[in-house]
Amino acid sequence: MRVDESISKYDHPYVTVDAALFRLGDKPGTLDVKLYKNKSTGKWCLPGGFMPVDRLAMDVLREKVEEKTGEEGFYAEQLKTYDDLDRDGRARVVSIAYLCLTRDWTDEENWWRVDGKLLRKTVGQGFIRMSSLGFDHAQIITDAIARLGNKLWWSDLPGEILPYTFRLSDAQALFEALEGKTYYTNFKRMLSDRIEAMGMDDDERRPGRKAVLYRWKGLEG
Amino acid sequence: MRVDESISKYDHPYVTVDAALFRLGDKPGTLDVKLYKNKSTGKWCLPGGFMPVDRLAMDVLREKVEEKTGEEGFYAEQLKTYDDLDRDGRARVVSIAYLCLTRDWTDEENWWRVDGKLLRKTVGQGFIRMSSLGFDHAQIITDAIARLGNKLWWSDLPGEILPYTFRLSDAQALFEALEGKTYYTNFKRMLSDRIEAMGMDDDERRPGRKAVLYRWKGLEG
DNA sequence: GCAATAGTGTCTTTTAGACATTATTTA
DNA sequence: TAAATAATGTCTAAAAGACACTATTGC
Repeated sequence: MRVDESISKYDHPYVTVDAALFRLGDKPGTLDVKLYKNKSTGKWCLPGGFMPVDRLAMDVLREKVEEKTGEEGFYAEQLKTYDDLDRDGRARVVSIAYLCLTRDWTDEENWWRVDGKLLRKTVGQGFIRMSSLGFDHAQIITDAIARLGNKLWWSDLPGEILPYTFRLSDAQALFEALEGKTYYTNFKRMLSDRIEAMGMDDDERRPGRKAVLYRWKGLEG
Repeated sequence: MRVDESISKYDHPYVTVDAALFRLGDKPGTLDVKLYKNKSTGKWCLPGGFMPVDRLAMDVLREKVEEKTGEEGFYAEQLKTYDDLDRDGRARVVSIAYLCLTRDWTDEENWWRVDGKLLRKTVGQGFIRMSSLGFDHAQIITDAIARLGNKLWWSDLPGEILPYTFRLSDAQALFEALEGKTYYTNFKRMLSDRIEAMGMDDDERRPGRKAVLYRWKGLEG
């Protein structure tokens, strides 16, 4: 693209995109976040990368996440743009962060359970502190989880992270964990307009009465 | 700032900030937006400008708005980052847009009443279409108004745009216009926790019973 | 009094909170 | 039948919707 002379004199910041990509953890109400290890700094980071002049941020995001983690087809919405002066030691870098969700559980690499200020490896042993992440990515994760919690009742975000069919108790655990409150058994009543029954669970490993499976209404896919 | 060689090869987008700055219109429930006329294109635009490498976006925003419109001391929060490929014909420009509010009414220049798809001059005659604005600024204004409407009940945004003391009917007109609904006389009951009485109105030009004046609770300033 | 605006009271409807009870299912 | 999980019913409390009615004020 031709750059007009009137603006070409500006020394301008770099622009990156970063993905805070979550899936449900295997414990009810927990979240896993996808990280990758930065080769230069050795720190764990959110997947993302630099934005060229001829691509949309959302497209670059998907490409970089797939390149660095193999994940694709996930849900993504813009979260916030981070512009602290010293967030990247190499240069001034402004990052457009995205809240991303997936219900895909086929991939097992580099997922970390979010547990307060700790991140625990979902495969094998090991944990790291949130504060040890690169750049301001700990802050982005915190903000992304807060956004998810705020939009549970006003969006289809729950449907993007829950499996295609799910037990009510799993949905309830997610809501209760993110909102820090208890819905007793009123949860079904409050969610009833947004889900529909899809058959019975047949998981032999779970004790007790079998649960009805639901699907989230009004999803595109 | 030193730029690391590993990233210095990237041809990167320019970054701008744009302010969608609103005040209450003089008709209850209306909003005025501040524009300025771009000297190169002749189009009306939101105030804003290019972001240098050594400044925070919020600081640049305030400086540019003051430089182009004289407004200062207003409330500002990040709205969204706009990155369409062709939003600026001169080059690839990514813009961090802010929702801004003021209760200042001393300045009279270049305010435009938002009236559906039209913008009407608040001083003198004349109107323009939203779609005639420069860049994607019509979209930014639309998004900013939607954000304001969505956060009325969950934030102190109303207190940032209402005068320090206001009549209940003015607050109600704002809420009803932005939400497209009617609160009958239940409005005071629903807002009662967030406002407190501050005396009586003494506007001689208004007919009918004098109103109680309220102030918004919990503002910093 | 009348027009115009401000404010209160109250009845109804809806939603949410709390929890007791019932229903399955496997060991 | 005991333990574990799932689901329903119901009572209460709080919030929202609708609207009749009362209160001021200036002309």
